[in-house]
Amino acid sequence: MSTHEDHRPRAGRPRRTDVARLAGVSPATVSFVLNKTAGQTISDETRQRVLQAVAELGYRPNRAAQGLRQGRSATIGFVSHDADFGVFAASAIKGAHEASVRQGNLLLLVNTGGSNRQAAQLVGELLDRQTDALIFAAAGTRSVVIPESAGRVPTILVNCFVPDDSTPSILPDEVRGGREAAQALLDLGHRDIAYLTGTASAWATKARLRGFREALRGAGLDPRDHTVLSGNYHADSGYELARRLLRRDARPTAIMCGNDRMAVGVLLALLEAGLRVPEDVSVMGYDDQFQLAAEIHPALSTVRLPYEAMGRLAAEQLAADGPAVQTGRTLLHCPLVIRGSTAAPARPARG
Amino acid sequence: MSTHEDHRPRAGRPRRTDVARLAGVSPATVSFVLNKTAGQTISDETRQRVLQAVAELGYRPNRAAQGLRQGRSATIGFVSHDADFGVFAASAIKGAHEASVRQGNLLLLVNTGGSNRQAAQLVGELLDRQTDALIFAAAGTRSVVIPESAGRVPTILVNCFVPDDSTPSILPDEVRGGREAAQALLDLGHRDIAYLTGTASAWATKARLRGFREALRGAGLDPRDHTVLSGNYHADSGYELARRLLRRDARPTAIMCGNDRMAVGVLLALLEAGLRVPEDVSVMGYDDQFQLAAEIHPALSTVRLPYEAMGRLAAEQLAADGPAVQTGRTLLHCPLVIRGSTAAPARPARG
DNA sequence: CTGAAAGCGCTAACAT
DNA sequence: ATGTTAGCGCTTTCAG
Repeated sequence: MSTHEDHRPRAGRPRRTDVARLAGVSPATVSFVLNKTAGQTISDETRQRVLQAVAELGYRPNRAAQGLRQGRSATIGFVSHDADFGVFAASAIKGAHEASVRQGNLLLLVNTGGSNRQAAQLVGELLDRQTDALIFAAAGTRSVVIPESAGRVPTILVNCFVPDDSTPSILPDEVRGGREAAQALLDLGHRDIAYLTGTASAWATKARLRGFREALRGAGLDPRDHTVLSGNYHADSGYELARRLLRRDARPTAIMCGNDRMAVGVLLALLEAGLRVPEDVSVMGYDDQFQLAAEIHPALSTVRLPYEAMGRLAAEQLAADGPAVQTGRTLLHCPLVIRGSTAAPARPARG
Repeated sequence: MSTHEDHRPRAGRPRRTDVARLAGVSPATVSFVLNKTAGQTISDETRQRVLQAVAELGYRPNRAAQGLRQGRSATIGFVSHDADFGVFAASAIKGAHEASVRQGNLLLLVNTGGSNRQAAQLVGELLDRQTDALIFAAAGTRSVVIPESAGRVPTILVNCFVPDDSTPSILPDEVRGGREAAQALLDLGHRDIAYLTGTASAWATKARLRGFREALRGAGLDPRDHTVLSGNYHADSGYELARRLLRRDARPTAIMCGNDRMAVGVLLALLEAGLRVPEDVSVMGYDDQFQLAAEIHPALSTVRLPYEAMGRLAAEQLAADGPAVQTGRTLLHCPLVIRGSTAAPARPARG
């Protein structure tokens, strides 16, 4: 007659004691076998009996119980800190997931909607569930304020950073990306390149523009001779800006765009004006956006934002934990992807 | 005779006993106060002392421990069962996350890459972590085989289904979506509508096509008089198909597309051929794809796929759990979104 | 109105 | 070579 009756439905899952009973050993022995506990030597015959029982019952350890005991949950918190939960998050999550699973961890996901209050709240929920580490990601590269409580577990920032770099962060190398995109155009023979940028105030915009100017100067050109118009990363701003560009007398032979969406807008405006890409004008995108850049006609030459690799690296560094943990900013290369929207200018620049 | 001090490196988080000690009550009382345990009456003064201590220490219950005790983890497993982890998953996750958080749950996310083996494996990992329920989602609506082990917790399918409908599923009402898109075009006065479909074998394609034909017949037209060409949902297939369409003598006054990406391809081909949208040809998309449909020029008239709502509904139904749980298929409406790419045909159809 | 105590399922030090 | 035992931090009877 048990005084403390527990009528909670016992998920029906076999427990370690069930395995022990079936194998005719103690529960501890089951753990020793399954965990290959160092310093414990188990006779081969016992091990077989245990494994046999495990297989027979389909036993799998309860990780909540393991976690409570060991103080770790085999779970990593992924915080998507942005209003839009879109392509960026999906890619970064995919990379982080892949690397995490390889290490036996799973991702506990939250989306803050960009609010710092929500972020603090949700990081709390994550920590309550004993996540072993935190990945904090933003869609548009930017400076963020991370909840104080995040300091309680290893944390790494993806596509964002804190002003003093006290938390390690992983960022795309946008300066180099902008430089290489411009360089590719220069190498093709273009000498008059317009740049229709994304949102002027954005970190990425400034970095890419800097790269663009570096490339120009590197080719002996004066950046001030080149048109730079700023948009907002949306397709329609590309369309508007391109039309504005076309109303002028001189037409550039190539147009660099803030991102692929803007490039699509530019393509539309160009076509509407009866111009051909890349015959009359070359167009360069940025992002290598999934299901867009490669599929459009002509396929966009662009620069790939390594979102997936960034997520993967974050999860890997978190696992490497210990002393080898990264500090400061890690810049990831944004590889150039040349497709059909760029070509040599029809008439030599100096013609 | 002080009780032993603790020399174990404690994760730094205050525990329930710390609160109890500070408030001068027993640990049980702390639980009673925090959980507002029914059938337990606590004096107002004691409650205040406890809450005061909780605030002072910043105490938050360890949910892993709660979970072990209660047999629930306040966590829902979200399985994204597809090779591409993209826009669909992001939207569905966003909806599911929002609804879950409102109920105090968090999402534990896994991505199977479309492999059934991986799915079984990962669902195992999810169940090991005691997730209270499972959401199983696919990017392209389709029939799936879910791991047997999923049967151990409440499960709901999003954008996919099992052949015998033994597991409840939430799907977009594609037939109605296709019908309403066609109807909108008919109402505008179009009588010659071509349909450039997505992948012919896809469930969604067939359903939308059926809706298209229903609308035509409803208007007294014969579907056999209307061109139907099948593509593959990629932008370039829209481009190719539109070009094929334009090489024929008779040009339809409106084109319905398999999805927005194909519509973009169609737009490009039309523009390239010197045609204007919607003046010369109306174009109708499908999906209302984020950052694409609304931003393109002209903005696409389309049909919204309610991915976010589907995710939200799934999480809500899982919470409603008990007896009110849904069975069979639930179809969600895909609302028509009219923008700038559709208009009345230039010349009356019967002209 | 409050406290003592029995576990949830597991790990790991300490016996044997 | 294997078993015993003491918790991990919490909920929830049951007693006082």
